[in-house]
Amino acid sequence: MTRKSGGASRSTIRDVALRAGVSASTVSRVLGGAYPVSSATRTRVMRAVRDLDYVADARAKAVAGVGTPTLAFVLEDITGPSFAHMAHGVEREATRLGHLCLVCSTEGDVQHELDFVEMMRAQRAAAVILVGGSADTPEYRERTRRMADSLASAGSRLVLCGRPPLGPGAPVTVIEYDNEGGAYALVAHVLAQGHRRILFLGGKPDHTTALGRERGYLAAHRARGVDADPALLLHGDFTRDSGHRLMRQALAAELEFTAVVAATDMVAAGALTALHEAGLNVPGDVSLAGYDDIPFARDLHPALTTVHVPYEELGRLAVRTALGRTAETRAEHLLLGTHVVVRDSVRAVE
Amino acid sequence: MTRKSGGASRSTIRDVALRAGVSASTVSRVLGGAYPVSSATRTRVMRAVRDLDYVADARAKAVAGVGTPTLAFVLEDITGPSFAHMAHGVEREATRLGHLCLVCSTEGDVQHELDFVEMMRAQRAAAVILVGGSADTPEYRERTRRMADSLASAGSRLVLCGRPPLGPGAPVTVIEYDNEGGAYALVAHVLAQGHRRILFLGGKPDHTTALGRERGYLAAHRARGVDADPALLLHGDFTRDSGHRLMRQALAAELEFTAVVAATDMVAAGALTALHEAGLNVPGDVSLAGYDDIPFARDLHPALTTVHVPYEELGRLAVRTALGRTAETRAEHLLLGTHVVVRDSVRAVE
DNA sequence: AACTCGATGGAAACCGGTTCCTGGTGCGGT
DNA sequence: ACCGCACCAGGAACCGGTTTCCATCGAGTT
Repeated sequence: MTRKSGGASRSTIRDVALRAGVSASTVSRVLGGAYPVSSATRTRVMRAVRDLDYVADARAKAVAGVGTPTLAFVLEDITGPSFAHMAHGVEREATRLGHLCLVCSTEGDVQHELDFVEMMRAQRAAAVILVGGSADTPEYRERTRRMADSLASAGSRLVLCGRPPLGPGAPVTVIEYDNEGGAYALVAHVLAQGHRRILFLGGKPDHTTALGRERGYLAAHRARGVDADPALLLHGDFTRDSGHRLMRQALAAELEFTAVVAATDMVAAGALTALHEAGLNVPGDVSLAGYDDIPFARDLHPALTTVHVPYEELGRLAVRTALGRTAETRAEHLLLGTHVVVRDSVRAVE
Repeated sequence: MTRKSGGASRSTIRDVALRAGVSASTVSRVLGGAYPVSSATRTRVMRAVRDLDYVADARAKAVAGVGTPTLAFVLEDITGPSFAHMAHGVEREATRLGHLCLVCSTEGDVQHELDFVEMMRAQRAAAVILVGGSADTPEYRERTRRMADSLASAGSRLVLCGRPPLGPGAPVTVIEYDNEGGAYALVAHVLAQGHRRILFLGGKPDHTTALGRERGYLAAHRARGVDADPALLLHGDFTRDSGHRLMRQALAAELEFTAVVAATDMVAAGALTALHEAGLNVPGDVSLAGYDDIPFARDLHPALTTVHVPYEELGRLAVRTALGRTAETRAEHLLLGTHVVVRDSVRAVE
């Protein structure tokens, strides 16, 4: 039963001061906490604050040097399940620590990414977290390195989350998960089931995540003394549609294989549908495995054998280490482990 | 080949002015654009800016009344596919319009939501978008109404995206999709295939999204002159696990039905797995339909018949209308249409 | 009754920008 | 040679807060 004049006039600290009959400094002190203010004054001020429904302008506080710095994360597309889980981890941990989160989808556009990082520098963000793999080209390193320096000089920190590390000395924190190790374990599992010709549905040829998984695939073959036929290594991207298309092509080309390992669960999902469409039974006719362990993997039919990646934990860790470090701290590189989740989509060859 | 003293000392406009041998106002003008500055001065300033790698503090600009207001969206869990798509739409449209996006997951915690909205008020956000259904209780209306007033008085706007509208007169924009209409069309389709006993795997009993879909289910029955058996209406939540559990319970209770309609695709996915586990064939033994048309629906086996909801468009629209309106504009209520996507999981009863 | 001291609260400077107001300079016109 | 007018740049006020510094007041002490 007061206020709300209808006009959109956010009230300032001076309005509150006026109404309470004190100075702005006093209002600030009452709200700020640690300063002796008589209880009578405090009451009057608090009443004025309530009456006016006053909230201090966070931006003004930020300029004055108090207030919580925000934190930003940049990803390709929040719609991808693994990205979403990282984002969730980042967001949860950040708010737990009392930070606000800015988010940006780049849609894979490098310029967009650059622009966004520049904006974050302007926002004086505490840290910028880049999530998701990328092509590991010299150009990438150069560009990212520049971002890192630029952010560091502005007092904030760059974190690469599941992204290729830069050379030594760059002011970045890198949190990765073990793509090669996971793929190695998964392919070793498939090989142990007696499969010898395993189709690999990979990602973009220079994408580090894809590359790591491909390396694991090859390493597992070598370790078992099995020759990996290069013709069985296909490249696409990490979408469901890519898996679908690649699988159809492989079928049309009459490639010989008894098992399929997809670079991601999404790719596996598309491949599975293509196999079904071709009248093939999984795992009866051909075995299939994915990577990422997205929640849906359980509901594919058959339930997908895959590699679990602690995406959410990855995000949390990124935030924690980013905020724990200052610009002076040395670069850091953390590698999280993964493990194979055995379900029903891989069967021993008879 | 300059700068980067190593120290984390973001440079101010005065540093630039000093280095360029001009006043701060001049620097501001050079950067600001529309003001006559001699080209010699401009060059000197630009050079200083480059040397120092200077970026104006966005927060300071915001305080001064220039700069881009940010925009916030609040959801339960970014991990849910439909939420993720709305978020994506919001983010895309916002950045297209040059706004930054703050994000917050509430995990369904009301207090968390309240706190976040308060922070947004402090940030002087241009708009706060609440996405995702909710229980439509008097307490909800009261609380949300208060948020709306509070934001409006601070000059920003509340947008409800897929959330129950408040009473008339509240300063909110509501963008919804037609749950009842979609469910009506879907269930009508299933009934048209000859099914007469359709199990409904619903959500929380007071959740508006769930409720709307349930109403559509009932309305379709009425329209066809079919009695809907109340025993076939089950309640859970919108998770995959809920669908799995509910389906097992229905099977264990030996409920009679020839088709299942799930309140969301996630629920349908869980239900499908439960059906498979019970040795039932879909759609041979029992038909199944979902709701939301998440990308994965195509990769379930059989491909899921479902209702397409334009989630991304919903998010975009939310942003557009939120930013188009000022606090004085009257409340607004938009309702987006949906359509049934027929795939393979529903078959005519023989 | 004068004196000291702690408790309060106001004025002013500052944070990092923008913008209004004002004034110096160089140029062309007569 | 003088006048006036653009043109350009500096000073100062402002945005909405915080914080330092200082003045005042009342109480307790001798």
